[in-house]
Amino acid sequence: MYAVEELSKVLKVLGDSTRLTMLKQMEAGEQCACSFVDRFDISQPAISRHLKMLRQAGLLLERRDKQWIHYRLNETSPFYPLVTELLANLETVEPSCDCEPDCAM
Amino acid sequence: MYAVEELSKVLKVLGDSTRLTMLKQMEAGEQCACSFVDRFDISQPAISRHLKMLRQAGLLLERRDKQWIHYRLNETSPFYPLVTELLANLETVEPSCDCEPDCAM
DNA sequence: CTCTCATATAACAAAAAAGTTATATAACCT
DNA sequence: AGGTTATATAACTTTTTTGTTATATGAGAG
Repeated sequence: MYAVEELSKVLKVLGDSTRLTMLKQMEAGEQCACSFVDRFDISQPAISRHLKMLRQAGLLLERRDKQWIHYRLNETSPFYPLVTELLANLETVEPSCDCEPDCAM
Repeated sequence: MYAVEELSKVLKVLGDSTRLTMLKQMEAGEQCACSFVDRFDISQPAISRHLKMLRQAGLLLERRDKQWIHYRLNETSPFYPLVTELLANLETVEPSCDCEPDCAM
């Protein structure tokens, strides 16, 4: 059971096509931040801020590996069930992989 | 299956505590617009605009009865299943009924 | 026809969101 | 140490959202 303030805050974070696409991409597993920078037509700092919002909403966990940061869905978030269900009902977005060759995305 | 643009638009509309509370109230059945005006601490035009956003997202249907307009969840919306499930997982908000006595809410 | 009530729309102000460029931080590479 | 790459943060601008007050519309009541 979610409280109104809680849930509306999370839905607001989910209510953005860039962030929703990012999450859809992470549905498949951990994603390197660089893969988002490559995929979207916005600047790297903009990507970084979107990721921060998802992190601050508790939806993501990060893992540093060398100079790369990998993000994944936070399965322990109270909203994880909601997120996964939404993503399951979301059309697949074509994956992109213009990432650096040594980036272990 | 929802498209990203579609779903993110709907989630943005849902991502507001006033609108989410309105929907929760409509979960119980049709609600007179006046009941929202009474319940929330914002002006009548603000309420009207929130309702318009929900309507434009296809989530509501309206019915005019005399001078009152009654809103209800649109069961034929492709997002109706999503909405009902969200509402089912949303804590109840205490109902208010400071409405006009002859308002058939 | 005019008054009142419920609701919607218009015009505008304030606040929040989302983008940009410039710069900082952290890690790797030579 | 100094250069390069990945990511984050700061400062700022533009756009969007949300509210307000004033006004319009539509329906019932006298």
